Amino acid sequence: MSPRPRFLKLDKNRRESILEAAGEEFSKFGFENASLNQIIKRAGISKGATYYYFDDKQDLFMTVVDHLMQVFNKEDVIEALGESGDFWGDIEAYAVNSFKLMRKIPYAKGMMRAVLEFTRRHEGSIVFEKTMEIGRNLSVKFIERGQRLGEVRDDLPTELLVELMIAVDLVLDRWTLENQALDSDEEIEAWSANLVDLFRRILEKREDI
Amino acid sequence: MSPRPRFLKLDKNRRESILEAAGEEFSKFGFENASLNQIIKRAGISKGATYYYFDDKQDLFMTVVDHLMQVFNKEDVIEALGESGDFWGDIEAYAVNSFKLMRKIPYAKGMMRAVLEFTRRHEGSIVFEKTMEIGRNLSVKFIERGQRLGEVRDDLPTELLVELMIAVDLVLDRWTLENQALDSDEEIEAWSANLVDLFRRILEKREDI
Amino acid sequence: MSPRPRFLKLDKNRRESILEAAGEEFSKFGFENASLNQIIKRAGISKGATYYYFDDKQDLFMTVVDHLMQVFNKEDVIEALGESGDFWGDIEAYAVNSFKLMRKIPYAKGMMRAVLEFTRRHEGSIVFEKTMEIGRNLSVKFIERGQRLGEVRDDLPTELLVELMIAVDLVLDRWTLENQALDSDEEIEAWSANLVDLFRRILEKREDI
Amino acid sequence: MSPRPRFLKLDKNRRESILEAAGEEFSKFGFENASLNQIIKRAGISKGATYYYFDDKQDLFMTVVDHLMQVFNKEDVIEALGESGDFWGDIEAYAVNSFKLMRKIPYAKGMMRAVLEFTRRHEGSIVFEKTMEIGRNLSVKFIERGQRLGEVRDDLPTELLVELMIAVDLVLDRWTLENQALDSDEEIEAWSANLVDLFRRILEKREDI
DNA sequence: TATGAATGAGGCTTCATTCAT
DNA sequence: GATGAATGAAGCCTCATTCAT
Repeated sequence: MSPRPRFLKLDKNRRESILEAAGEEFSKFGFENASLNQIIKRAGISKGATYYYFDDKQDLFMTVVDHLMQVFNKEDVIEALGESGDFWGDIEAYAVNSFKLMRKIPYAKGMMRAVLEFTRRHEGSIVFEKTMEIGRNLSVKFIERGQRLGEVRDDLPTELLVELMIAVDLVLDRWTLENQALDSDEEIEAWSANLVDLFRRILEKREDI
Repeated sequence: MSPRPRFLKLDKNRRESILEAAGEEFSKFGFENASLNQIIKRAGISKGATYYYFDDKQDLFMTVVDHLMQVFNKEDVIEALGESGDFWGDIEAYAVNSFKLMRKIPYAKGMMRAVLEFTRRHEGSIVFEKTMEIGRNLSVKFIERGQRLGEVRDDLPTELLVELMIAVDLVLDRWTLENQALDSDEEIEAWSANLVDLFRRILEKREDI
Repeated sequence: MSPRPRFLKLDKNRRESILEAAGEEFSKFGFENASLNQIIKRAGISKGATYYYFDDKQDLFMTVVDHLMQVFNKEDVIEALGESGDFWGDIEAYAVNSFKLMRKIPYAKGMMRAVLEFTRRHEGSIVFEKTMEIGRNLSVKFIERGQRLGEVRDDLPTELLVELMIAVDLVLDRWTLENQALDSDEEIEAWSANLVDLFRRILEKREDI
Repeated sequence: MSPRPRFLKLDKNRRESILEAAGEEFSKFGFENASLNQIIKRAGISKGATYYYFDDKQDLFMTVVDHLMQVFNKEDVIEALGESGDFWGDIEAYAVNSFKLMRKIPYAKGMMRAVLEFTRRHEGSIVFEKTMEIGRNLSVKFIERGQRLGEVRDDLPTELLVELMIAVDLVLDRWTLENQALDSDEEIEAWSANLVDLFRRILEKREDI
């Protein structure tokens, strides 16, 4: 009895204003502390409608996540990575893309943190199993590609490398957000370069250590 | 009129069981989502007693933080860093220490995240100003020492480097915790080496990039 | 975002039973000591509903006051006072009216005391500024009219005369209430005469003293 | 098991500081809203001691009332009233006395209000029956004396006249308190004259109305 | 005699969720 | 399809009171 079919039939504007209101609230306060009442008020949607479109708070949360997954649609990007033979160059392209989308959907990274927090809290739960798995597999595949190309270290568990990337990404993210460092395309490229440099420092295979 | 004197007079067992119950709850759920009722239930104290020992939820939170600050007492460790001339070696000593304490107080790093989240949410508030300043100054001084020794990069803001270190530390922390990787002293040393390696990769000055 | 529109849409019976329950509780115990739980229990509404209709305890209190203000609607009465040239006669008409309303809403004068107490306790607050100002201005204008007509003394501060009137009014009020002295119209008129006599004794200009 | 014997054995300073702290709190907030914790804190007395000296909050309240009754010790004053043949003149002497004591014990009238409020709320209770009866009898006897002298009206119930006097007294009291009108002996006499005038207006027998 | 630690009922308020319409 | 009124559990906190010492 998933509500998504009902939600998808909605007018696009209405749909997006709901997703945006929810995304911002979840992003700011995390899942548990987000107030459904606030979301409803900001989205201009009725209480009944909310429970007509969504099973419950968690379902709304998941819908926002799914929406972001589709927008970012990293699959394509990743699939292409490494095919040019310039692994780190491709990563930079990905990073630039990521920062640009960030400017369009400011609550995206906040949501990412919220999801991580949620899965941590509800470890028994399987609601995000699929979603997390996708994200995780994506990253894992990505790293394994780098390893096959001989660029990425293999002395640490791949999962750990993934978590390190996520953490570093979030730090740079918040940093640029709080210092409003992404106003121009030049800045985006500069910070993308910084991010790639950090990825490289963390991931690359080194003989000397 | 602070309640801590009253709390400090408590039997040590009782005191620690309260701190532990609170620490675990705050660690898992963060300040806002932590439930006082849960803490009370687990600690086996009455509601009234809680407010006899502490002014309010925030005071309990701060008491847990203070307690950890005392236990970790990093000041001494950091002060010694870099004086041997072997900057990275000293860091390793610090990392070993940190991991060892982690095994004793598993909720410590969760508390760290909770404090970071709290200060982010209550930016105007000054309650943790001193605590945060200590931590931040410590890290900043630590990095600047490395820069003076010519070991640490200076192309990124020092504050950003600090946040990167914290983030990476937390990731390794959780990783070792969840994978129960710190059962023996050998493991602790191995993981400390990994942490130091990551710090080095992120921080060290490199000409080639 | 005031909840009153929601409250006003309620069925009249339900609305009045809520106002009555609240009015009686506030009247008996004053604002601070009134128990919301008691009000809820007597009114037969749920806790959630209360906070659906009203922002908080104070909003409920204010709603009761507003309701009374509308019912008494003294403005018209006072405006007419003194225009007939028979100042004391007009006052009697007003007093009769007041007593009649009292029989319908027994908690009215208790509410009056509660409001006075509230404003005294929350002197900085402006919530009742308008309400109090209306009442005060009304009384002040009323007394000044009498002074212009040469009927009312001017050797004491007008504000003090107002407070004396209020106090005397409340005493007679409680007295008639507790002695159930207002069962017939004759009694109402008799007590109104007593009230006017007291007003006259206190207010009238006398040369001999 | 009344605690008063125990309390009376206390050092006078200690006893009075307790009574003063309690008097001020009860005076400001009334019986129910007064915080025992506040009283204890201000009086510098321990919690246990409080319940050693007094049965409970109500007993403390009663003790303060009793103390005031003794200090004011109106009996003597009243007994003397009317014996000089100058009824209203004697009242003035009483009023002057009353105002002077007011300056010494500022919480006295607040306590009076608190007691009135208390008896109103706990009508079934008999705790203040004796105290109230004393006060009431005093006033009743006082008025009846005036009636015997042919000075005081007898067209209203004596009890009602008493309540009117109390109310008017309280109004002038608060007025002088809030306007700090009692700094000099001249002011005390002037306001006493005003109070007597009001008593006279309310009480005196008049043929013309 | 005297202490202060400990209690638990009750205070106001917020919240996700349900259901009659 | 859609609404918003209504619910009650849970949130944090204060209080008068008790009791072991």
